[in-house]
Amino acid sequence: MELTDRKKQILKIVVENYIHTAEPVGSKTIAARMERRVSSATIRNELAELTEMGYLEQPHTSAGRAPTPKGYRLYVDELMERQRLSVRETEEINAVLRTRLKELDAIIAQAGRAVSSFLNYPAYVTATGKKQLIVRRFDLIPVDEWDCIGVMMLSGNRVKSHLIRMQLKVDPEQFPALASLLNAHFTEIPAAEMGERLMELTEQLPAPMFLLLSQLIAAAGDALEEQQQKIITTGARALLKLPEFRDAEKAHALMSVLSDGKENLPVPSDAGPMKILIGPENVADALKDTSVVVASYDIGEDMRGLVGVVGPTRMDYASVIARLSGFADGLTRLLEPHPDPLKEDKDK
Amino acid sequence: MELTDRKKQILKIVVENYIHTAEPVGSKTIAARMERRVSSATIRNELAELTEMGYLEQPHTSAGRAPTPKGYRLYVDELMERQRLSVRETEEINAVLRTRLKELDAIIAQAGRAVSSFLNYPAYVTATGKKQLIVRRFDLIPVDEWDCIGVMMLSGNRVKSHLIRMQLKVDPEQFPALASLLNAHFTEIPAAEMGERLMELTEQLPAPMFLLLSQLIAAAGDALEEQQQKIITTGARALLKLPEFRDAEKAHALMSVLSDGKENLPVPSDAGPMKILIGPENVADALKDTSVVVASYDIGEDMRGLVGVVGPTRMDYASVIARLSGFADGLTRLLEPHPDPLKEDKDK
DNA sequence: TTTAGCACTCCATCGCTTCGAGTGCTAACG
DNA sequence: CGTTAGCACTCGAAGCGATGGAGTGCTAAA
Repeated sequence: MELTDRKKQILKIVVENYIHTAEPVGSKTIAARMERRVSSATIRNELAELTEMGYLEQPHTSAGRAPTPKGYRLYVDELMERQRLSVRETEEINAVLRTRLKELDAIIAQAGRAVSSFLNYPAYVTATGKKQLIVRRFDLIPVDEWDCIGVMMLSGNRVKSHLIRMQLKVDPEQFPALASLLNAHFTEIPAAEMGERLMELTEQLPAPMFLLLSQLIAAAGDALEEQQQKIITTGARALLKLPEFRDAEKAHALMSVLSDGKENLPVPSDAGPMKILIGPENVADALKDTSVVVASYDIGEDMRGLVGVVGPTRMDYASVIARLSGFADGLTRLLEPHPDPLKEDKDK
Repeated sequence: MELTDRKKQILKIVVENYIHTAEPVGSKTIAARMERRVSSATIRNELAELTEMGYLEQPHTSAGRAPTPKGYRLYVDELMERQRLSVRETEEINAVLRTRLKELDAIIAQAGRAVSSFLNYPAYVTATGKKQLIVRRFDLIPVDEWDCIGVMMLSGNRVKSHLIRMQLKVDPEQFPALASLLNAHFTEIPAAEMGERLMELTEQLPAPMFLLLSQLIAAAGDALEEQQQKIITTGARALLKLPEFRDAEKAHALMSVLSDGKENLPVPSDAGPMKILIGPENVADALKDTSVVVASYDIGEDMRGLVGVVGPTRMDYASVIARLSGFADGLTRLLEPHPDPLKEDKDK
């Protein structure tokens, strides 16, 4: 059954009030904020129906109403007025992002901090949403006969380097050969295919060479995987400012998710620039009474990352959505392959 | 004035009780725990004197006594029985540290997490306490005519790599020359001297070469500095379990220090394997009612790092000290240059 | 359908009392 | 003189009831 316009308006008022006060909203307050003047009694009737329909709930009989997750959902989907950022704010966001950092990881880490401090909620960022991370180029720098530094240049201007201790003694002269093997067969492919490629080479190489190569591939695979899954969280302490997390238990549980249980944070892979998960819509138990808003941004042509915030279900969705997509857009623009900020400087 | 043995014993009992209960200790409780049986009245007389001398305090007239920072100090310096770790615990610690990680940063970050979860206090770690970090070797990997990847191999098996965009177009052929210049003049010296060295080269080099070189040195300096000051914190949420941080304000303030105000964490540079800062002994305001215990460990021959924990003044010093120095010793052993765990495997 | 009116519910707050842990002091004791 | 028993006293924590107010649901009238 469709809701009448008035019911919707009432629901909207309840949500918006509750978002700011964190206290149940009463009929008088609502009446005062209605456009068409109606009495509180009328509102009460409407409230009773909305409650019955599951959009609102009462903490106890003689209290006002608070939205249920279903109520928030309707609000977010239909009632909320999408906020537009003021020019000033857009500029502020871009100013924060416009950074002298050149490496992707550093840029997005900083973006995460900025999001968190802008919105006053804990934030999380990833740098590989959809597409596979691939290696653009390998380099091996010999250190001594046992060790070398493996350097991988990844998609999205990322550089990963690792000290690798070889299983066999290696003549430093051999490293260039190994490196060119790596570059010839293992670049521009997703990590998952590396195993197959390696197999194809089994017979074409002398055994020791093959052993070394497979060790290097294993190391590369590890590094890629680590990079792939990396979720950076910041600003967990913002939780403590919120009345719903006064209870140390709750705050602790949520902070555990943010620091050790990052795999529970939603990382939607399906399309859409923005995803909102309200309360129980979250799969992870620990997030059942929080909401998560997460936006995706493009990294160059064929990769994408995520920026998300975690907050109470009564979070200020309109504001969060507007600012978060401001950040996502800013990042997308910043990471566009062509108009490189530094080159731009040059062109002038 | 020296304290009588009995006063010391009483002080010790008060501290140890308070550490575990976080509640003021009364005369009866103390009497029950005294070796030589005395009445609670006697204890009360002693307590009154100890209070007057500033070792104890009363939250209000009809409460028991709690130690003052001065009291804790005496306890730590004289009364505390140094705990020895059981063999089992030592092994546990070493098991946690015995890691397949090869890079220093990763090792100490993991050590930090382990310390925090062992002790249930927030922990922090650094990797460069005393000696300057120096570059062992530079490498430049050309990417295109504007970009290269700078790889620095640092003291302590550390590898730092960065994408660097050059200010001038560079013929890829030039990179080896630049790299050998770097290696010839800028390795094995502290970052502070790099500037001087650079100056010495002013006239010996063609201007564009010099420009590129100085850019590379600047980048290296930045990277070193960043590395130098890096303090990694973990486990801030452990605070929420402590009754003294039930107050969200306090917890928030301290968490701010742990995440954004790391420069306020004590990083003692003077000798001594362990340092204990009790309450107001901390310089930073935010730490005035917390205690910090910090131990140092050696990284190879001539560098050292720190492991520290932050907790309430009533922290369990004996336990923290024992475990923390267990970790510090473990790290020192792990990072000894010679008996390299991997090579050991080989030798058998 | 809306509204005024009213009885009712329930929480938050405040003040009051009670309880007990703990103190400080005094006087007696060895 | 140090130690101890005894006792009056203090003060916070916890429990209790009364009060007030915000908010409800229901009824009856417009």
